[in-house]
Parts: sequence; C-alpha cells; structure tokens
Amino acid sequence: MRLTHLADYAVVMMTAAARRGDGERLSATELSGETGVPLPTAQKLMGKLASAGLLSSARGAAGGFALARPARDISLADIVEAVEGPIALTMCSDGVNHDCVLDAHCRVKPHMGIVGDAVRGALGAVSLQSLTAPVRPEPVEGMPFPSRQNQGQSFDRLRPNGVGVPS
Amino acid sequence: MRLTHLADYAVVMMTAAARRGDGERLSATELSGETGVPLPTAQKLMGKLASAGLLSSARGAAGGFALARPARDISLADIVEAVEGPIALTMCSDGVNHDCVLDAHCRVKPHMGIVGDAVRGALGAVSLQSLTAPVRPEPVEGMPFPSRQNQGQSFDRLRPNGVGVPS
DNA sequence: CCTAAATCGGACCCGAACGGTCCGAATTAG
DNA sequence: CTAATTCGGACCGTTCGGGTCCGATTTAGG
Repeated sequence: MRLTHLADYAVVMMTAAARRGDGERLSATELSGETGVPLPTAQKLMGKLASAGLLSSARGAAGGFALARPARDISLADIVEAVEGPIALTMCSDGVNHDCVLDAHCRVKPHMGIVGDAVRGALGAVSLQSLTAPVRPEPVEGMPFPSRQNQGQSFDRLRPNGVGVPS
Repeated sequence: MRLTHLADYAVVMMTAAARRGDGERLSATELSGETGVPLPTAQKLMGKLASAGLLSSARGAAGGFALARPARDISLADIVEAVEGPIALTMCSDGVNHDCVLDAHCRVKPHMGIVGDAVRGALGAVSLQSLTAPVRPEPVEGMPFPSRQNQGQSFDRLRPNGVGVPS
C-alpha cells in the first residue's frame, strides 16, 4: 500500500514544475538538477507524464516541458495513474488481467471496487496547488501525525465519516 | 497504488473466516480449500495475521485459527498493515528507511504524511462486517462504478469532502 | 504414560516487475 | 545548412514479492 519510487519522483518533479510560472518551459536536465532525481529517470518520467496529457512537450534546441493545465486542475491521482496505471486495489477490478486464482467464489470483489473509488477520491482531492504550499500552519484539525509504528493495532472508527483531506 | 497479492489473499481469507461463527476455530487447510488460496501461502499469511494480533492461533491436533476480535472491530487497514507493513505512501514517512535520494530539498514530504493518513482513514472506515455482506443493493449514491480506464484524465473535485465509504 | 496425528513457525528458492542506464531520432536556433 | 540540444524508445541489472518445503511444537487418543 505504498506508491512506487517512480510515482514519488513524478510527484516531486511535478511539484517543482508547478512552483515555477504557469507557462514557463523547463527542460528535464534543469528539473533533474533541481530535484535530485537522476537525469535518465527524469526523462523517462516526463515522457510518461507528457504522453498522459499532464505535460506539454516541445522538442528542439530551446524545447522542454510545461504543465498542460493549471496546477489547480492536476491532482495526485492524475500523476499516480499516469505513472503506474489505473488505481485499483485488486487486479480483479482494473479492467484487464482477469487471471485471479480465486476467481470463482470470491465474494469480496464488488466491495473492492468501492474501496478503490474511496482511495482514488482521497488522492484526487489533493491538487498540485496545495502541494506547492511551503508548509501547512495547522496540521488538519487536532490530528497532527497520528498512528505510526503500530503493527497490527486497531484503526477502527479512526475517522467515522470522510477523511478530511485539505482542499 | 495497489495492494499486493498477499494482502488481497489475506482480505479474502479473513472475510471467509468472518463469515463463519464468531468463536469458531478453523484450520489453514480448511480455509485454503474454501477460498482457493494455495495452502503454504495460506499458512504463511495466517501466521502473520496471528502475530499481528488479528487471529488467535491454537496449536495441536484440533488446533486452528479464530478471529481475535469481532468482525466489526477489524478494518481493512488492520489487515493490510499486518501483511505489508505500515501504510505510508512514501518511505520518507514510515519511521524507518531514511535513505531517500532527494532528501535535502524535498518540499513535499510533510504533505505526504497527510495524504497517507487520508488513505489510511479510507481503508480504516471499512470493516470486515461490511465485507461479509453478500451484495450491496444500491451502489453508494448515484455513483455505481465510475472512472475506469481513463489514463490521465482529471479526478479533481471528484468528491469534495469525504469519500463516502459505507460504515 | 506413550504414540501419533495435525498443526504452527521459520528458512530457502524462483520469478516478475520496478528502477536505472544507454543510445538513436527529431526538431529548432543560429 | 550546420550543429547543438532535446525528446523518445529499447536494453539490462537488481530488489522485493510470491511460492514451496521441511522441522519444531502441541494436543487428542489409546
């Protein structure tokens, strides 16, 4: 339940790009030097992001990349799905790859679709705009950084309704 | 952004166990035959779940496993964390493994903690009790199975506040 | 009390996908 | 027209997940 390194790098790079001007065009080399992501990996990632429609690429001597949309209209879910495919908890519910061993008597599949939508909503609710903010003064609402390193405790009723992601 | 096969298997097996009686004790072999999970994998998973405190193990001839708590007090987050470690989107924010390459000038790290809490809340809001329900008559509320196979579209403002997971 | 069956628990091995690197093709400034 | 700088795709190594096996432990039955 954690996103891959590539997705993490993509988020960092997109954030760095969003911190620049809106239509400003900047190269993969520049972003690599600024974020610390290895250059070839950065190129690969920006290629994927461009083919996904999040970045507009321009080739040539003074080419480079730029955000295809305003930072407010790009969400974390967009970036994650662009890099590591559709967000579906189980491969039973992603449209392809119907080679699940359980298959026949699996009474959980329909519920997984709902949970996947919930996670996607949680990631879709946070935009690049909110990520560019340098630091958040008040955490969220009396819940600074809860529940780390408890390996198997209960999280039930942690948040009865909704998750409370900042807009 | 998808959980591993082991976590998926664990959810299926826990659901199958919850569909039985509360204190009923049942062996790994039985659960394997019922769910379709390979037996050795089932043993391994149940061992992990037992050491995490979700199952109570009893060795011996008539031994087996049983739910350590009522199905209502076990959430998806519990199972996932028991199998594949703490739920943290980036390894920057899981307490250990501080070997991130970006490290120094990473302005995204604090936000990731919040997003991780959001995902954890989404998974913690759904309990085993709700997964044992055979089928849900009405999907959620006018949102049956939205947004599949759109590779890079916008998910912004998908759900303005909260995610709407059934209790 | 002893035997035997069935179980849990840990150690080993294989495979696939992620992650990283490289080089070629295309395009535009000079 | 030349050349510099860039994007785009193809290749390979490595780590982690996934599967299998065998030994240690415990309890029911004789």
